[in-house]
Amino acid sequence: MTDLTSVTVAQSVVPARSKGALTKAVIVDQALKIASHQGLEGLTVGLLAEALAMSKSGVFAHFGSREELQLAVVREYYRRFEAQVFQPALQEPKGLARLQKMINLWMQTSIQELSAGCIFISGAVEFDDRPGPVRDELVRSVQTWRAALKRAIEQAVEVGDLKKDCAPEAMLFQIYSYVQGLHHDARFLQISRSVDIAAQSIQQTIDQNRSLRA
Amino acid sequence: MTDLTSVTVAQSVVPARSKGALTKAVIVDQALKIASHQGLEGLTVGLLAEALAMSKSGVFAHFGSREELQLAVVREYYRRFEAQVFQPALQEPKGLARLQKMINLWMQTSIQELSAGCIFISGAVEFDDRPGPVRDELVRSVQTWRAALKRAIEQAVEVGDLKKDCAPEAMLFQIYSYVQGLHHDARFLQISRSVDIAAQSIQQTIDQNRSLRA
DNA sequence: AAAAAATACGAACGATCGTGCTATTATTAT
DNA sequence: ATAATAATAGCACGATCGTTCGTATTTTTT
Repeated sequence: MTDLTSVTVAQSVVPARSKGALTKAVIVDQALKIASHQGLEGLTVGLLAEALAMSKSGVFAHFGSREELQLAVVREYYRRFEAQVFQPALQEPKGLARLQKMINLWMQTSIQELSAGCIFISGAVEFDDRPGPVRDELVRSVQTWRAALKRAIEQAVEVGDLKKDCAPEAMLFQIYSYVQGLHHDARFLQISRSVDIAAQSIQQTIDQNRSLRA
Repeated sequence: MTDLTSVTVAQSVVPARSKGALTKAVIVDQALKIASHQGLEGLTVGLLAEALAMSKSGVFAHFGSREELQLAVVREYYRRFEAQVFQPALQEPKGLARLQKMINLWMQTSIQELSAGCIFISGAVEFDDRPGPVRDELVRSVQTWRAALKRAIEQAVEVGDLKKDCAPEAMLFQIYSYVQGLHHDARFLQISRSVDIAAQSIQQTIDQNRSLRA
């Protein structure tokens, strides 16, 4: 296989120590790429091994089961999402600024990965009727992100940036729906201007709920 | 297998003549149910045969390939969608009444099938990265439905029910996104009140674009 | 450097996938 | 009723699935 020591794994928090952990990170990184295109259900051990120029059993040994491989992918995707979208936004002060930052980073990430696909969105469809640990992990991840978004909305109300009678749940629903809509229109229908329409729709929702004072 | 003459196939336009056509309708009906839960990719010949108490080859012979089976499912789903949502709405006069009727029937159908799932939505995610005839048929179906919706919006503008400066594309994006959001929140996140939130959001979009005169 | 432990490979397993073939039914047409 | 036709079953194929196991190799520890 490729020289592991020269491979840089995106977003690895701490340089992996043992060779095993390093290889595992490389495997998960590749698995993430495959899952983004073929979905978590389309992620297969054989395919993954081939992409890595490794043996099936060699790849498999790192996880013990396919389900653990899928879980590792979901956890890694969440980790990156948190690092790219959630945490940077916390530097902004509570209120509309932070909310806007979260949404902007989210949109930015979404647009970047439009050619691949968000596994929170594809996973939601793949596992909405498939109980088990993978579904649970996906739900947990999505709910955590949505809770963070909702909290940011509520704080924007408290601070006075958004109207007192603004319904955070409705706002959350609308914004999250628009990102899904963007994913759908851009990837499936290949409508290129959907990025602008989505951004404009999100801004519209925010403006409707913005408090009148400066 | 079950006595075919006693099986009523939902929505069959004309009573099937030959036994073969009748059986095929029963098979497609069952395939539709499976695809609603497991997705078009999860629809397998063996599973379908087992559900029908038929042999794999007996089922297979009706289609000649798995792809043709998937195509038959997509076409049947579109046929039913057209019969339940699109055509009844044409009885309403052009304008907001017809648009509202289309949306209401759509929502009604969506809510009914929340326990199963819309294959236009799940198919969009499954095939957004998988070129081929099935993807093409899915895109065609969805585009037809969206074109009908957009046309209804434009007519509502012409008639004077909606504002002159209303952007039909943006309205379409928002409404379609909300139905996706409903699908996501109800099926994946199991948020029961998402039906109300979705309906309210759709109404909000319509109201924002409604012309001011009576 | 030697011993211990971790890691990767190769081969094989049972299961299931889509898909042919052949024979045997069941349905239609004469 | 008989002949022609269509529909279904049974069996087997190559491929791929996830998974196990024994062995060879590498890495780490002593």
